[in-house]
Amino acid sequence: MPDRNRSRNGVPRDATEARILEAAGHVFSETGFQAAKVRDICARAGVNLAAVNYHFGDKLGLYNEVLRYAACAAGDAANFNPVLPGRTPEAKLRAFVLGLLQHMYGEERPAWPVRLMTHELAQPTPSFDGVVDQIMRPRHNAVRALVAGVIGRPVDDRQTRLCAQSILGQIIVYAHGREVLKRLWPDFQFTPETLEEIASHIASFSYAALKSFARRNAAAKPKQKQTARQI
Amino acid sequence: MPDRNRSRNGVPRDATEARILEAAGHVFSETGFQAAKVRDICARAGVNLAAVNYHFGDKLGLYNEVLRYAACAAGDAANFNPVLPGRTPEAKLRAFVLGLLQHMYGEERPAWPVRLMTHELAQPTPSFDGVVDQIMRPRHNAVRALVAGVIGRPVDDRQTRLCAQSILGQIIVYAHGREVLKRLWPDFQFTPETLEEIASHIASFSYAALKSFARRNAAAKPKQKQTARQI
DNA sequence: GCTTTTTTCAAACAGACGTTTTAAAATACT
DNA sequence: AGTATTTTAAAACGTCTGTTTGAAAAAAGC
Repeated sequence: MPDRNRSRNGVPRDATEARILEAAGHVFSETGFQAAKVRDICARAGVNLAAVNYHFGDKLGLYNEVLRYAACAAGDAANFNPVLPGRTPEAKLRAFVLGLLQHMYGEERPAWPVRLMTHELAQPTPSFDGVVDQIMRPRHNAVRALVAGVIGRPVDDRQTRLCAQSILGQIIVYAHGREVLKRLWPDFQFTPETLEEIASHIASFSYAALKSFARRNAAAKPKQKQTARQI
Repeated sequence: MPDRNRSRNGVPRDATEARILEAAGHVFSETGFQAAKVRDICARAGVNLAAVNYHFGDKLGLYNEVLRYAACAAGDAANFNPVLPGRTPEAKLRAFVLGLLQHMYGEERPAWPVRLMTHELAQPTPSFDGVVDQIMRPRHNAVRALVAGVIGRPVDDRQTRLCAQSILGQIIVYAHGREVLKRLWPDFQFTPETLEEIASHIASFSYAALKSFARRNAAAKPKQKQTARQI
């Protein structure tokens, strides 16, 4: 029996565990946790059926490890830099959007973590809370901070949150609406150039909207700075 | 054996089928097709285990009927009016967004069809093509037509499509990102007033962006109409 | 080199699940 | 009312699936 006291945090301890994690990522992302079959995972990994229970305890233990593995692959909070490059707010916004798109659809990036998240959204497992805290919350906060700066509202203001929702929605529609996109826009393909194009579009689309909100807010509630705008 | 030649199109033929469809909608939407158990459906419907196979052939036959049932409940292409009320484009946009939000989160509307779609997005069944054609394509076309009119581009132009993606993404994030929203914005709740608020936000956010694009397009490629805009 | 520990393997187990069967009950038809 | 048809009911069947078992193989420790 392997040492289960030592936490893995998604990092495989030997070649066998690495092959199982990799295979499990694919299989879980195709069918979700419940419908995934341990036999399929083992066959894909080229290991014995009992290997999953031996190394990970049970199917759920393996799944949790896969989630952490995916979190590392997708870039966790540790290596996520909320200080975005770019001078102007629009450039920062574009850098943020492009970073997220490349995380999800970058060329050398495996495609299965995104599909795994789609399943989690449809039917969250108890591990989903950790995923949200580790992966999504820092990004969400970064967007809100950026939005708040542009429209001149607090980060937890209602308008700020709605704008953050709008920006993030434009991004995740390419992930979670992928199957719809394939059918309604068959010619569309994910290439590095396409990602740049989408990022530019979302950034300029959103920044124009934010600026419009900023003007409206300034006109509705003029403070010292805004009343002095004629100088 | 019931008459299977006569198509149901999602409409139950008697009380038993109605109860099964209703129960199946809930169960399928909770766990997805594969993980859903026929025994759970029958228990919830209060019918015998064999009733599913008797009335719907097998589990997949029931699922297809549930999808059609959900399509009717969510409003199919027949009763969807692409001619949106409202005089200005922004008012039309708001009406469209609000209609979609109310379809998904209206008070007397059952919540399970949306969850069912989330599972289909994660793992499409063969029936998904029909759902896209019947439910999503007309809406997508309506948005593109509206966008095209505002930004002055053809309906199948690339910028038009990207803008349509942006608008639809803002809407579906409230459906498919619901589990994330619950965790990142716990105070948020779906009420009729909230739906109105979101619709107004998305409409003004998007319309500001579209107008910005329209101005840029007009400046980059001035035609007769645009050059005569000073009159 | 031998023992001890860890890992792999084939086989089987036990429960769950979709489906079928067979018969009883209910309904429709004449 | 009596027959034919449709619907419901209980039980069982066969398969699938997560997990366990016990022994063999491999690796580690001394």
